[in-house]
Amino acid sequence: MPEARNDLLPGTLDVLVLKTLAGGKEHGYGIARRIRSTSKDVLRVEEGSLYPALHRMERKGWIRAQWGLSEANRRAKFYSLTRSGRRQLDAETASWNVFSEAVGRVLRARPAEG
Amino acid sequence: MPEARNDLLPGTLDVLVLKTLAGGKEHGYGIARRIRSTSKDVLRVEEGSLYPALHRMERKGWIRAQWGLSEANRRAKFYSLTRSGRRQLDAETASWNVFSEAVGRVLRARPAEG
DNA sequence: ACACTCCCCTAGAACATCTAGAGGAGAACG
DNA sequence: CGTTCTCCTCTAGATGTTCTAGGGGAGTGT
Repeated sequence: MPEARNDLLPGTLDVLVLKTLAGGKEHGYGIARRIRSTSKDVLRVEEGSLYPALHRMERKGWIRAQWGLSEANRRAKFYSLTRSGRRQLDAETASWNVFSEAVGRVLRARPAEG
Repeated sequence: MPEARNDLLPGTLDVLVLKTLAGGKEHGYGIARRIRSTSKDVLRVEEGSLYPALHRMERKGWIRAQWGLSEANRRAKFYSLTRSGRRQLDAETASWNVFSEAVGRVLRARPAEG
């Protein structure tokens, strides 16, 4: 059984988290679950990547944390987007579009000798 | 004047180089120039990233090097794709497509509360 | 009691990229 | 001829993100 690649392209985690939080506040575990399901199991966020990323983004002021109780009745830290985080989401989404289109352009280019 | 972002997403350089070499042998300097022009100036490969990457890929057997003379009559190291590199290009192109579509799916998803 | 899921966290390794240099050699220009 | 420019290669070290590989606590179900 070939194991699926489960690496994330470095540099894409932040925008994925921000976008997920644009749908409302959510805790880390739930963010990972949402990204995985929305991407149809392609994007798997490791906890060892996610939690440090959340702390980084909180330090940068893009998200805000608040302890609460999850649906499963567990202690959980709910993150929500700040105004600054919303702007960051817009900027990073635009960057992603420009970047991915550029890569696509290169990869689709007809290989021309000479 | 806002400087354009000129970072490359880590993990995309290899496939861009491989694809460029699929068009025929080329030296490092020329590879960088081609990627930049094909991507319409969006993708800028720094020399400090490119040359180590070329050496990595050569060690992995994806590309082969050969000294020669450039069109500008300069000593240049021409790289060409090996059979293994061709396979790598196909695999990485497929991975890129899967990955970028997954990211796109997340970013385009309608933010749904709750 | 036990296993299982949910939920948070960190240290250190691994890795690719960038910054910031160095250097050589042909070409163009005065 | 001397100077500057472009072409072309290269490396060391810093930076930053991700992964691996753990630890731990607490509710739920058996």
